[in-house]
Amino acid sequence: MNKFLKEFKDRGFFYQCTNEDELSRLLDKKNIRAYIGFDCTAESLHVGSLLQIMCLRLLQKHGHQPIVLLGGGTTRIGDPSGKDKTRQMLSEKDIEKNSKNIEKILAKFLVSKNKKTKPIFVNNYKWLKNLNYISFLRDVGKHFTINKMLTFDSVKTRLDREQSLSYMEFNYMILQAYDFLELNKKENCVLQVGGSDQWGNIVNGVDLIKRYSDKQVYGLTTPLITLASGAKMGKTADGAIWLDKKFLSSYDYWQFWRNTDDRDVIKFLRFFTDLSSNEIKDLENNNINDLKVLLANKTTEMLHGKKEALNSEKMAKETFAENSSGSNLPSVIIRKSIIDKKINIIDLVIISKLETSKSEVRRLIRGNAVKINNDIITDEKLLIDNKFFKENYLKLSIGKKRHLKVEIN
RNA sequence: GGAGGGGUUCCAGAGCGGUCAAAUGGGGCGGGCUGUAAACCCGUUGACUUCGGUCUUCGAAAGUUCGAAUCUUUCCCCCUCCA
Repeated sequence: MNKFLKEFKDRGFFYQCTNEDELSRLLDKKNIRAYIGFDCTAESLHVGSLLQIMCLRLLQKHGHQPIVLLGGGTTRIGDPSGKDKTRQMLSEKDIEKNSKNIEKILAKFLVSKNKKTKPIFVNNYKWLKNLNYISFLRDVGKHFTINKMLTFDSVKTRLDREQSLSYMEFNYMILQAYDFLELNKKENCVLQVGGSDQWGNIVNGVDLIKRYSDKQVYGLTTPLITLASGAKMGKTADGAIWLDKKFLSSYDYWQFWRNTDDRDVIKFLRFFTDLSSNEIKDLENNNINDLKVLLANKTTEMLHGKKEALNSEKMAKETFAENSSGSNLPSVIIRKSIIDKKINIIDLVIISKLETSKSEVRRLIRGNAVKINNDIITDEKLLIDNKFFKENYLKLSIGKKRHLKVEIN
């Protein structure tokens, strides 16, 4: 088997392939260009897209050139796959903004030094916006039969549940197939990779290219990652795990990985780090908590850089292991005059933005959850003054995981 | 077009004139155990509070009543079945 495919499988990336043997032979023969499409629905990507990104990296590692397709055009339509309702329409401006930001994030993960494997960024709005309806129908539309389109899961589930599916959305799969055709023609792209939910769309592209230009191209999908707990990857109650500092700090990103379920750790090391399968095998019997730290360091380093990763680790050590004041903690600055006048503990928590409801703070105090400089606060009426500040700051904690440095200015 | 069912707190889902800030489950949060895990146990889960209470919530508006999530009217929105 081809080296790339082998590693793809070893790491657990493999779910389905349109023609594995042929693809393997092709990959042995030469370096290819492959693409993955990214939706521009949100301003940032979250860890749900990370497996896809790792696929791009893996392609690079094996000398292939990844094409990153930003769905600036298709996002204007909305993919019905896996959704039971029409998505809200985004404004053109937002989509533009989103695609630019997403490109920035992806660039962080990919190596651009090597000319032969450096990523090619394209936005399908470029070719979709100027499509001529009549000629599109004649050239591309004729290759799609409604009979077949109706059998696709994305369409079928909507119809089965008698949920409306607009004509606009119905066209999504044709547009995605057309993207592949376009990339094949212009960039000589012969492989599309995607999540298993994209299988239908990918196969459509492969078929279209076969019919349209009688060329053989391939599709490859990755499995849907489910956590040991049964939850979907990347969605926590606090919100998505974003791959953008603006939405999630590097420390919180590090914490997300540090808090991985025991049962998922080895799997995630294979998925989301560059450690080789052999290295990971050797690590399997290590202390599980050390492995979680390793996972957190590797993943954070990949996205935010080594310095941020080490900082996060240090900060975590200080807050969890040593229970010290944690001078590296995220901080909030409050005015000196407020402290001079003394401030109620509840108000302090509110202006520090750790909580928004005073009732909630009261409850937390009653539940022994609020600490100042590691001392549990039991008095709701406690007034905070200069005495609590050593070296201009105090450590305010709620529960075990939320800590903040409150500084006077 | 005809017949019917429904919109309740983060979600699911009870309540059908006062004892309802609203059962129960899930989720969240906090505490305990531990390993910043899982499982388990306990508490909590509208806002404000001088901890006595006060105020705002049950699709929207108006009304009946001493009193409405619960009854009436109008409106909006969903769903199921038949044609």
